[in-house]
Amino acid sequence: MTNKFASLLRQHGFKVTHARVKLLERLERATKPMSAQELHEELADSKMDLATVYRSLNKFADAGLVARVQLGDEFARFEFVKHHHHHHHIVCNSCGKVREIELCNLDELSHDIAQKTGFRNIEHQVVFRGECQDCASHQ
Amino acid sequence: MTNKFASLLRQHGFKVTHARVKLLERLERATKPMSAQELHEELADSKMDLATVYRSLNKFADAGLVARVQLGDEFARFEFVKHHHHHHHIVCNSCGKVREIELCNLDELSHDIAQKTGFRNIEHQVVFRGECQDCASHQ
DNA sequence: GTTTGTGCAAACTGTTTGCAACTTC
DNA sequence: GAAGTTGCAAACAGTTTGCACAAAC
Repeated sequence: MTNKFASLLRQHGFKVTHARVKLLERLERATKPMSAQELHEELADSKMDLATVYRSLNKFADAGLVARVQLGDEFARFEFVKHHHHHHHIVCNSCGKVREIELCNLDELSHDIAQKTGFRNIEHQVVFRGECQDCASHQ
Repeated sequence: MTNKFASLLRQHGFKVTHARVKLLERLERATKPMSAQELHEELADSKMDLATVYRSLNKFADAGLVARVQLGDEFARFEFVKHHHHHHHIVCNSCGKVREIELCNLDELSHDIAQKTGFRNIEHQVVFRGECQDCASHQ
């Protein structure tokens, strides 16, 4: 197997398995962060165990191949780290739809916070929540 | 019982019980959001069940007496809603210490996002994470 | 043939729930 | 005494882990 994902796996010292290639393929196509369960369901054909999904995702996250995202729900979601472009998300409180937000003005603020608090290497996670247009109009 | 918390409970249509008064008392004194488990441990003397803690916190949250906060951990934390002042938190990745951040510049951004996405009633949750001064110096 | 990954079942954590007993009003 | 609250045990969801087998290199 010598596709894009196979070599990505090799580069990171992982063995190239069917399950992992499928996972990366699916994650790369995703337009929103996906949960382990979603991935497991969507890749049901590949008959991989949910434990395998979790194990792979965790390894990918450690290796920096995917990013773990918490959107205030009870579960974690993962997204492929493509261009390393900084972004956040907005979630609809009614239907759960997730959309990417490209805007962010927190860098100066992080700098101020570092000065006031003495914290180092500050990163931030932002989740916007509201009601999406579809849900607002369907009522 | 006619203390501050008893009347707060009555105002919201709750019965005044030992457990609930203790919970509110503790939460009001807190300088950081607390988890159900923390509260349960700290109030061990009162011998209330963990289920009672969860049930009360959920009711309080629904009533707007406390705010549920997710700081990217695997559990929820709760904080007393005092002055309704808008703030966020910074968490130390090493020791887990949580500190309040009073600064926030996301309001204009929320407005832009509303315009671009069509979402309504947008709220935001922000968590900063980094390494606190203590942890940075102890190594 | 060594190392790494997988399936399966069991465990573990945070949280919720059903129910009978008990407070509170 | 009706309504709301509690303790206890059981259930639940998301996630992790131990182990024997299997696949990758």
